[in-house]
Amino acid sequence: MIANSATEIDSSGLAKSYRPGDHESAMATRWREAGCFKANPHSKAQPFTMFIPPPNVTAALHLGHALNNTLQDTLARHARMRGMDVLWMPGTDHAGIATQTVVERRLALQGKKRVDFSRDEFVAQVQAWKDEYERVILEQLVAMGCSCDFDRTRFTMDPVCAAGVRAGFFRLFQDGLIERGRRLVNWDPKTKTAIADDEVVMRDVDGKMWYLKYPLSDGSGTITVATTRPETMLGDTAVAMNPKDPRAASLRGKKIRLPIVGREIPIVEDDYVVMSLAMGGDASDAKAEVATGFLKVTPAHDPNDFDIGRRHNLAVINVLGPDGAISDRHGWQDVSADAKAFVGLSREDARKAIVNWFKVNGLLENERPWKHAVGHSDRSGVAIEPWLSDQWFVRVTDERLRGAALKAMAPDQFEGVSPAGKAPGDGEIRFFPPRYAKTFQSWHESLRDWCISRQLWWGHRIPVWTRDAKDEALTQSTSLRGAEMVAVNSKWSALGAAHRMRKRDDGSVEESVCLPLELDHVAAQLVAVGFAQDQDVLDTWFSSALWPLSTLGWPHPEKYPDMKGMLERYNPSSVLSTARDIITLWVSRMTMFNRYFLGGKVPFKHVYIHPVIQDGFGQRMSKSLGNGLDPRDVIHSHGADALRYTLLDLTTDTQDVRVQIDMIDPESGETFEPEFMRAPSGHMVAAPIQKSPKTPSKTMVSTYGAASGLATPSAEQPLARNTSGRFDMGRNVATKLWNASRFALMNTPQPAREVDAATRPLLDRWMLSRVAGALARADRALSEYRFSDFAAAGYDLLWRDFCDWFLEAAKPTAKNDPAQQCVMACSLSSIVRMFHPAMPHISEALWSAVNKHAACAVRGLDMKSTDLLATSSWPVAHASLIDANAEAEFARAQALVEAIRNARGERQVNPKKRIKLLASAKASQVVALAGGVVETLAGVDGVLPLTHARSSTAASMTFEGEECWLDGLVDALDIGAERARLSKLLAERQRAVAGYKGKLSNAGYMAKAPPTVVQETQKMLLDAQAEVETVERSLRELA
RNA sequence: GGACUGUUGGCGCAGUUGGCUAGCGCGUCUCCAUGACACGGAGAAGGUCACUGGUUCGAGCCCAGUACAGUCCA
Repeated sequence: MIANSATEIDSSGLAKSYRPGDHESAMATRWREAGCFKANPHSKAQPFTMFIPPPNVTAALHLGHALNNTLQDTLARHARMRGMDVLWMPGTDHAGIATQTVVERRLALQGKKRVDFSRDEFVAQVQAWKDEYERVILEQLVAMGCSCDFDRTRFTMDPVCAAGVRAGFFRLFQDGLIERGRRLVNWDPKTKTAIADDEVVMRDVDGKMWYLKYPLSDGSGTITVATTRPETMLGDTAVAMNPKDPRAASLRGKKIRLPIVGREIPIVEDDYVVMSLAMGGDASDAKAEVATGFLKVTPAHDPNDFDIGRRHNLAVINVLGPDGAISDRHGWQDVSADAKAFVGLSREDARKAIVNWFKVNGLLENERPWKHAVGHSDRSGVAIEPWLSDQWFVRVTDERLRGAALKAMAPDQFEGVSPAGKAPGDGEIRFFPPRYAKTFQSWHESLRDWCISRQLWWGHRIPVWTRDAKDEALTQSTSLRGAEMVAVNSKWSALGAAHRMRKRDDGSVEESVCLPLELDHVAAQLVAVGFAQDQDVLDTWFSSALWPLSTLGWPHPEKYPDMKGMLERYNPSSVLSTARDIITLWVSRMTMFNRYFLGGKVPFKHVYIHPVIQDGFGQRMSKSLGNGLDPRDVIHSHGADALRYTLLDLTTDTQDVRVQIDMIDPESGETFEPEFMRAPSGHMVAAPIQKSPKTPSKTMVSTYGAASGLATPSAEQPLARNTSGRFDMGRNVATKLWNASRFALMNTPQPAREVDAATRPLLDRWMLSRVAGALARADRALSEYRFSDFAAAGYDLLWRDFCDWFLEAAKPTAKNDPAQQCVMACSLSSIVRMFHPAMPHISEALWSAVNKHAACAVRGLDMKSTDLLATSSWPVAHASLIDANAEAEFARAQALVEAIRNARGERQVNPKKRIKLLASAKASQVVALAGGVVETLAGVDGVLPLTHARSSTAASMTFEGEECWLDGLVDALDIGAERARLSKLLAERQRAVAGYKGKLSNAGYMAKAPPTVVQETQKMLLDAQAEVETVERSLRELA
């Protein structure tokens, strides 16, 4: 035989070993060709729906995606096998700012900027990037075995989703839940766009606290303000102090002459101001220690000051431009001659210049180091600027949105009195693990209005056309009082558009017309009369928030041929699986929108929050640390199923997942543990240059080296890829499953058609009971989203029960016992089915061989077969199959086998050596019950009564307190070793006896412990006492 | 600053209403190329369950406090 040993097919019908690469894409092709992941809206089966959290098209999927998609696919495949109509909706997210940023960065490498292109040209560039990564992402999903309904793949900016976004925006606009307003937003001066609260990351910064002296207008002295941002003083419009401050009375009504600017500003009293320690401030507040009790108030450049300004009707003077530099063109009118010098300076230069001015003029009282948290843009990394600008907001604080989200929570997960009523959808969302309900609740309780406009080019353009109002009558309208938008009856509203007006800060009036998609043709008419479409695009989360609606064709699914009835059938979905930090960004907003647009319907019943993947040091994986793992690399080195199984196994309820990073030597292909070092940021990273473990003269660049720019990969010094030994575990399980299947198939040439477990010997009854038990465990684990336990249920059944005990014990008997072959074939079929949700490729690759026994059946174990495992049934075991008696008896046999093996192992006896067992009464009983199993597994070729003559080299052992002997174990007994062993055992058993006696002589224990527990202890005592006697006798005989 | 989570053999983790000898994987040591599998089989060693106090007949588990670590939110 010349065939390749790995691919050679043996009597099992399977190749000798499983190589993932030989099967994975073939299985994916079979599934695709069979169309078995397609949802069927016309099916009578119960639907099971998940919407994939659409990955950003910025980059390929990372290990966190691999984890989440593995979990979802496991749920999907399990549900499908249980006969449900599964819709797993796939798709990708355009990820506005993130994608625009990566494309701009790439253009920058070519020395180009966004503004070098027209808007359309630039969007085309981003579109090309999106096309590339969307393809990569979808390929990755397929490679991982994800059973998404790929024919329905959506993209948040495709026409179907865009129609949903238009409809959602229009409806909210019309209902007054979207409005335009001049407010403080988080401004990113680098990308020059507003960003959402959750795109701001707080970082501790070593800054300074400056103490500036402000003179009183009446010349009666100065007061001192403490600030970390002196440059904003140009926009100060008040100084605030706490009304409880003892100095308040004497300063009340006085004014300040603002240095440099010369502006006269009031002293106001506000509870917000932290009092200095000297004036009775709260010592537990760290701020009190640095506070002076006087706060400069800059409403245009600080959110807290903005609120103070509102409370005291202060002017709002904006002294910064969109680039963060000092500017007199964005609302600052009273620019003094002195102040002119600062205009045009960057915020950093302005800070130095202002501090210097105060120093030179003797008004700088002090400066001291001060560490504080500063918001930074998640994308560009620069410090954000609270900046006053016209933006669009969703009024999520409205009861119709926020209130609806809170009411959606399951009442028992709500902290306090649940607001849920009897309305549709109320109380229907449940979190797993339950602690995340709290995150959801507290987010909504401290919600602020959501800024949805972004000054970007990549995204959904805001469908609003505006102009300065021209109609005198309207601009004089008394209803235009505050900044609120007021509905207008006009030719536009008569057409079905939403027409609004509002008064700007400067008193001019702005007209806005929002067009639904159906009225797009009206846009030209609007433009003709001076309207222009808003330049901004929507926050990417706006379209994400509509994902469960837009992917199903909302608001007009009937317009799309394959979507009729989808919305009613698949929304609410069954479960949303997502990451912790997405609860606020996405889960909340989907809940609000879905309920608002669909009459209270929730978008999902369950929310499962999966763990975060960290590296071996407990650090989050990130590109810049180079501590990430590319799922494609793991699939290449270990296989997709190994990746999936390992991730499932790691997914427990409480812990985040640690995956230590190893590296692959590009030279030898070998995996090794790299040298780590501490980066300037304090993180542990792989040193930029690594030595090849085989040939230390050869070096390579680590991913950290490349990411940090500390090393550049070259031909001589190539980039080394990351992997992790963690995934060996999954690979080993795959191999075991393959080999167990091969062996079982080789041993089932002629299985009986039908078997009743009750007629079978202990071994078979036990095995079937274990199958039934494992199924129950697996089903329960998945229903509670305990994925690790699900993985363990399969592992224990396959490896521990089926391989270690059943197959080993059945080796001598199976080939001549058709009934046992039936038990073996059906157990195998159950196991392969059970592994399918975790390891779809290998299980499917095994299926055609395993399923050749489809006609065999064990009564009480229901399984239906199709040509594909993916569409075959999940096994259902009747309660009758669980045989507690068989499990108890078999456990005794296992204990006896283990005792004998222990005796052999301790004496290093060759496994081939057959021995005789001189069995006690209990041991004989167990041997008889087990029907040959003990002999097979313990290497015993003769069981004799205890009274039978034994040789002088026989060794003693105890079983259930009784003495047994093993004869033929060794040629010569090592008396010393034997005595040491027995003495140790004796001491240990005597301790146990003492322990049990102590318990039983405790009056409290006897009176209060449940009788079964007491009985158990009594039995333990008797056994231990018997064993003590046995061991003592053995010791005596040894002498 | 707030919230959440964790601290169990060298490493990574289980431990479901408090009750037999605290489990699993990796690693370590011994034996084994036995026709499923060395990505394997058999056996062994290794744990004062972070610390302090409390509740209880009984605590890894419940309560209070302390220390350390991580995550999320301000």
